[in-house]
Amino acid sequence: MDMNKTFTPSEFEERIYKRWCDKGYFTAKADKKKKPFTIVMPPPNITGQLHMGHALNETLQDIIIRYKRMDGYAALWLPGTDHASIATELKIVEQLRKEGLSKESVGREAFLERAYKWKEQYGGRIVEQLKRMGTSCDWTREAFTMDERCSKAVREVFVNLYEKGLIYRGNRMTHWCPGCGTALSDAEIEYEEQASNLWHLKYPYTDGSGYMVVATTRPETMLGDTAVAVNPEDEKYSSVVGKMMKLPLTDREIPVIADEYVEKEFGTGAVKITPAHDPNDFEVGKRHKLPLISVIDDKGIMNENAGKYCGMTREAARDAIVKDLREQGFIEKIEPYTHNVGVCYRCKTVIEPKACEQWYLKMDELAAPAIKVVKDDKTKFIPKRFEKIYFNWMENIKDWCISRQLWWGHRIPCWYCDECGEKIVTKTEPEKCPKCGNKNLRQDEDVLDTWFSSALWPFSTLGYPDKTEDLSYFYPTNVLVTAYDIIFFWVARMIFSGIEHMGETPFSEVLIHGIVRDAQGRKMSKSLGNGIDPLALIDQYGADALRYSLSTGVAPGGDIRFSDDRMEASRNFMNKLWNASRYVVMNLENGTPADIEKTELTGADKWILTKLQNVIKEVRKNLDKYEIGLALAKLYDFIWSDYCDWYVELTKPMLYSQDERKKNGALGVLKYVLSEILKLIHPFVPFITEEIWSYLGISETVMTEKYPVYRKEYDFEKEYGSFEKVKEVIGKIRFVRAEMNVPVSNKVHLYIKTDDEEAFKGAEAYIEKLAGVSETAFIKEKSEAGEKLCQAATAGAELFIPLGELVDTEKEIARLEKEKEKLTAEINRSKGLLSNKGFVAKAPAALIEKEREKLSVNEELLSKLEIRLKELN
RNA sequence: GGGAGCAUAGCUCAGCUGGGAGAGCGCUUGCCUUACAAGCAAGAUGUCACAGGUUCGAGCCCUGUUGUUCCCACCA
Repeated sequence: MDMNKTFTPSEFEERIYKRWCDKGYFTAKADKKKKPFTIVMPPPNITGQLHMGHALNETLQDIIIRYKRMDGYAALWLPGTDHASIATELKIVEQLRKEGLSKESVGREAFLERAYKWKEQYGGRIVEQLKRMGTSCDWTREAFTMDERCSKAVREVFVNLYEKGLIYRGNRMTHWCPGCGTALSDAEIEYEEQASNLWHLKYPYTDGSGYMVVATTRPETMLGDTAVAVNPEDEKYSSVVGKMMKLPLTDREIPVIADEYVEKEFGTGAVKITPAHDPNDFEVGKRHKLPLISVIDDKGIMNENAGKYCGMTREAARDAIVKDLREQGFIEKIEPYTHNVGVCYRCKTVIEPKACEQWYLKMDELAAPAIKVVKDDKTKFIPKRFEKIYFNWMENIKDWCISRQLWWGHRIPCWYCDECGEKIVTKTEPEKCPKCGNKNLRQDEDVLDTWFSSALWPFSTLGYPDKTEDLSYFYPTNVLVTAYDIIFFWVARMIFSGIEHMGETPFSEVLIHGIVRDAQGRKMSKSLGNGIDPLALIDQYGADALRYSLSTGVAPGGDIRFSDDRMEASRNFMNKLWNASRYVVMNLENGTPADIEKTELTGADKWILTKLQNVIKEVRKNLDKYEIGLALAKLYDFIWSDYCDWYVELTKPMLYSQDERKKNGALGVLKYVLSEILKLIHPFVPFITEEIWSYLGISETVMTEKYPVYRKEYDFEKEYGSFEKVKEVIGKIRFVRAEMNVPVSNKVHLYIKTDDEEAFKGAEAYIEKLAGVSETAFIKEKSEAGEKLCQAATAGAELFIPLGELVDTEKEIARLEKEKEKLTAEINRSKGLLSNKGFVAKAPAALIEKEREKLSVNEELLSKLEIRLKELN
């Protein structure tokens, strides 16, 4: 069973994932002996396909949950999908359209049948894609926002809120999407800047005394005007308030009214009032009891009140009306004007404000405690700055329009009795009207906003309203991981829902991450076609490389700019880890690793073990603060620079020696440190670590190993320091060789002059192997090293390398001069600092001591260097 | 109009509570050294946007300026 020469993830990822599932490693148990750690997955839409946003989100959650699971928690990561009311309905409508059918023509029942069928067919697609990322969620608890459990929770919550008077029906201005044919909440509107015009229209007075100019961005709504308003303080219009004017293109007469809503300075200071098609005008209309004349229907088509324009789209009517107004002399001027236009977040159709009856959730009572839990740190946002965004939204929140004129979703549990007019809101379908006994009841046609059920996700998925074991053990959850773009849609609503229905905030922390951008820094989008398919990346580089790319060097809340370079660097790191492991595994075949508890550790062993303890401490500290990018950077550095570049090389003289004790000792430490590395980095790159683990023969899976803990007995402060000196010697020799152009194959002799022979005795083999030295000798006097030398000094030793004809005196002098310059600068810096009275008086003692040591070491190095320079000259 | 973020090596970005500027990619030089050329060794490159301030000491804290990105609100 040999390891491949290169990392080939496609050979093991699928097999490993299947085994994890079969073994039930992801299944959480409500274990009283353990502490729970819960994450609920933001449910992807059933219409969705895995994109980079999901990939990032899932990676972060999986890192956290795997870490907690290994660290001894009863770790539950609860997955599921969202029915995505509007998105799914649009898919079905589109499907029908292709068959020449429509929603209306097939009817509600047949439509829903299709929708369920569609869900069966495609709803699981995203789930299968998630699995390829290596996500360790508990699939036995997989939920769906429209499954029985979640639906029960929705009805429970709706009825409770209704009975408390927090849900009500109201007639007011709503955002209407003519494309989707439904009302939308404030959060579902996006604003886009559009270049348009400001049309200045002339409205003539009926008494023939001229005309008034009004400015508008929507000339097509003029057919629904029922007044023109001016500011009451505006002197230039004071004489005309109360006068009547003739509305162009119609035979209606409308009054001039005064209202403070009008700003004197803007436009002409006069505003046409269209109460049926503008929220502000609607308010003005209410104050002045103006009639509502609607001229645009639910599909965005001009209606019968629009006269000859009836049947035109809004856009066509605008052109036609402007043309007619111009021909009849009612246009004074047209000036270019850019303004923000509200569009539907799903279909991007321009929103049409519409006055109609909808269901609302009263927000002020719910918002107050939701603000408080965050203020009191019961729920913390990471990074903290997102709390401001949250507060700003919560503090200015308006009632939430929760009804949608759609069919795919949770139907509102309200029935009407047409006999007596009774309204029945109840969890189960009533058989008859409780008031008059009428059995012919009619259920409300509308469904609930998708986000209404998503808001219940942290507890509906755990069994609410039933008092299940899961619910009491796993709720409240620990951390919610999500991108910043759904704080309003989802996070905020889960918080107030959790408090209201469970009496407790749903999660103690909210880890916010950014979005994944393309190599140019643009948002990935369908329309730009710049999206990167995570599945293709997995095929090419492996899931671990993708996960690594998404989690390294990323600060919380920050966006990621994604490129192929990134993937390649990640894949290379995976390959590095793979090959270092391969080295260990290959050598395990030729020897028996010693038990490191019992073996005599070498300086190199103590050095790497100390480094390991340090990285364990650091990584844990970072992970506990969700500093995932930092933790990973430290692991990268430890694995590549310390373990591979140094320690693995240092073991070679041991492994290739004939001394079995040395060999087994090195093998033992090599294997031990590798096993710790695999555990440490497993949460980040689960597949490769599991595959390598299987070659070590320690246990059946790394997934359930205890996450490494710092061990004092392997932290060798003193030996670490002396081994650093050995490393310095090796570094110096390599430097000299490079400067003198002596290739590694050309072995050299080395003479060391030192007062501290102990630090280097025993390290000769390391120096010889790593610096290309054939023989090492300790000397008392320089003369013992002979002629034609290259010389270098480290903190503890002077090094002499006889290079014979290779020594280029001029080059050597230049090199030493350069070094002298550096040293002098360093010495001056130290001296400056130490002669600063403020520094000596106020800086921490340890820092001052460190500085003094540095100074003396550097001064010693400099004096040696000067002697050498004198000799050469 | 309100708010937030960002500005550090050629590029993309880290830099935790203030204590001698880092990584990856790229670049230069030399190496197929029996884990790895998806590699090894050595190296070069920074007025940490600008201007003030606090401090013995500022990439980090405070104030202002400029540029840039985003969020919220939205007056026809």
